[in-house]
Amino acid sequence: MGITIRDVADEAGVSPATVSRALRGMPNVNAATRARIKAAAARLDYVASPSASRLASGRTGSIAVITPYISRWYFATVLSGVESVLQAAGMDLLLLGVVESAAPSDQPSAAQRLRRRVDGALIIAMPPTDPQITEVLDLGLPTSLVGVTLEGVPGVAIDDVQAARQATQHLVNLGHERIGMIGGSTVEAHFTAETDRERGFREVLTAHGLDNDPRLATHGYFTIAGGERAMTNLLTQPRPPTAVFAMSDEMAFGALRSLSLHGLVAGRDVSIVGIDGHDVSEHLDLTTVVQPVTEMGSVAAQSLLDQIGAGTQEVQPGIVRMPTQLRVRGSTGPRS
Amino acid sequence: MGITIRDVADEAGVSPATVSRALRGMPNVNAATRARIKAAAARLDYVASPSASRLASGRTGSIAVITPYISRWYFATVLSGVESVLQAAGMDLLLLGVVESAAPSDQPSAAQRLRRRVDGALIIAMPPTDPQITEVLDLGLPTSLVGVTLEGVPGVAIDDVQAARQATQHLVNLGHERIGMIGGSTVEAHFTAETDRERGFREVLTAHGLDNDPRLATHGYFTIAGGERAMTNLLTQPRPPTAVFAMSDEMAFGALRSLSLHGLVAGRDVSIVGIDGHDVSEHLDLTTVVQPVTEMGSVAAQSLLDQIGAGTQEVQPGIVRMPTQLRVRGSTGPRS
DNA sequence: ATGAAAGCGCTAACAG
DNA sequence: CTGTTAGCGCTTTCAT
Repeated sequence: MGITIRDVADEAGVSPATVSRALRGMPNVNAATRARIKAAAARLDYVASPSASRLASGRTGSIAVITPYISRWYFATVLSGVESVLQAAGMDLLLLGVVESAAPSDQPSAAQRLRRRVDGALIIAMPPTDPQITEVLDLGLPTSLVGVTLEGVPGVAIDDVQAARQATQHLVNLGHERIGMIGGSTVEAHFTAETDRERGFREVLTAHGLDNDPRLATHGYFTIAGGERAMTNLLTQPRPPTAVFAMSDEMAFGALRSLSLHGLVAGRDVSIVGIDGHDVSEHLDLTTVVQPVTEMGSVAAQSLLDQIGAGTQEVQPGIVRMPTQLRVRGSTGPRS
Repeated sequence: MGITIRDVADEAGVSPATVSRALRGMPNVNAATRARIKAAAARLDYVASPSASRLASGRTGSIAVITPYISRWYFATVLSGVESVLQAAGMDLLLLGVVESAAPSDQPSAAQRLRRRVDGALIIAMPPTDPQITEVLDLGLPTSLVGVTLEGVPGVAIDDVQAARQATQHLVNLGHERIGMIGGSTVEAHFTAETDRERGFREVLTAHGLDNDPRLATHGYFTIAGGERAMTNLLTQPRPPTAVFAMSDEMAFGALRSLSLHGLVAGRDVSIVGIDGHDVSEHLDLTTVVQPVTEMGSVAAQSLLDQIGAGTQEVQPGIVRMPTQLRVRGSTGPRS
């Protein structure tokens, strides 16, 4: 089938073991020998068989990325951060899409698909109570989470309470007193980001003695269309809010759309603020709380590599909180 | 380390060979024996070691997806289509980001990273002349392209000439006579989609005896910011166009933004049409030529699986052209 | 239909 | 620093 380590060994006049050591950069190899082996390998255009070395070494050299959505902005952006780090580390990235809280199907579960196949797993923003997640965690593999936090599992996330506070405080500072919220979903499993953001929102309202009218809390399911519906809902109420906090930029996009359909101008008639720092937000002139999404992916990937490399050294990974930053644009303005 | 096929064989009272046959669904196994083996495997919670079976069989059971961008809408959307098909087929998806026409670095090239590692490769929308692509093709692996076409290589794409015609004809039908274009990049390597779209655009202009003023052809580099700059360029010319064809939705988003910054209203003062069917386009009310991006990924993945499964049967894959559809929205309107 | 035996190509002790 | 010797866990002829 191909050139084997045996061929290289013969070509260089050494044993396969030495070739193995030399090519993997192990310490105990004579410099001259190593050079000769490298030359031989290059001459023969040799590439080691991953299957063979995995089998022999017990390491797979690959890590799985598990995500409920591949094409949505947040997930794709995290993924790109992860990919660059893994690529630089020479690790294979196995992409695994999962359906959120899928009904138990005959298809093998995500966890089953990982067994004996990867050295670690990175999970992007799934509700921590999802059975798919717990099943993966039960595998005992080094694992890292992004955008969710779970006691005892290393991960990287923003301070969601704080991010929501930044957004809401901004609206309050502009003089708004009747402030609506577009959240995710009522039904979906306890998703830390969502509950935390709602808490931050309410904290600021309460701190300023503002209206906590439950009718002002709507749900946009983290989609553009959902955000539009939620905003329309808010606008058609007897006493609509003068400002709205959306838990994601995509929902905020929908809200902006609803506004313009109703002949209203964002930042003048109604203020809208989101969370994310989505590429499109700049061009929609949306005020938002920016989170470093690509970097979160990189950091999580690096943490995973550290865990794997650590071996017995027991690195203490913990949960990394990344900073967020309010970016003020035209979609928010003083209460008219 | 784990349960091996030997353990299952002992548990079921058969030989490892029979376990292997039974579990992989090979024909020549007694039904009762197979059932007993499956039960034993389930009892022991056995999962075959991929490394071992890959080494023994010579098949890797994985395919690589090579893409220059991971988080951009088009690429992420193709990827999700690919992923669902591969997952259903039980194939591993190895994600490989590459830098377009990267300067030769010391890092192993994309092609090197594939050798002995995958059964096939799927390449998303890279210029076909990019050395990275040709190097992969030279590997002789089953390969499938998405969004680019290359003589002799199976792939799936839209008819870019036709898509551009649809968009441009729509503008002409609305009475526009001075029509601008926002293309990709002048410098970048001969990218089929780009040259084809420009051809379709010019064909329609010529067919109607319209102005082919070279100053009306600008470049937005397929980004939002680039589209905005290009549109601003067009608007500040002595005789600006009354309608603009953008080669991608993201560039069209930038164009819309430029318009509103100049106090102009899309669809009334200037018409804008894009190509893509980006999620956000609906909510920006952008007229666009929709391409079935997710499906293109699925089809390409399926074609790749067919090639691999075909063995010696020599399936004739060829290039699949997917249909595009003009979706008229508010960003285009009759010449004022 | 099942078993025995021989690898697949590499790594990892263990000697030397 | 280098070679020898065993496997890693599975698949695959080839017998039976």
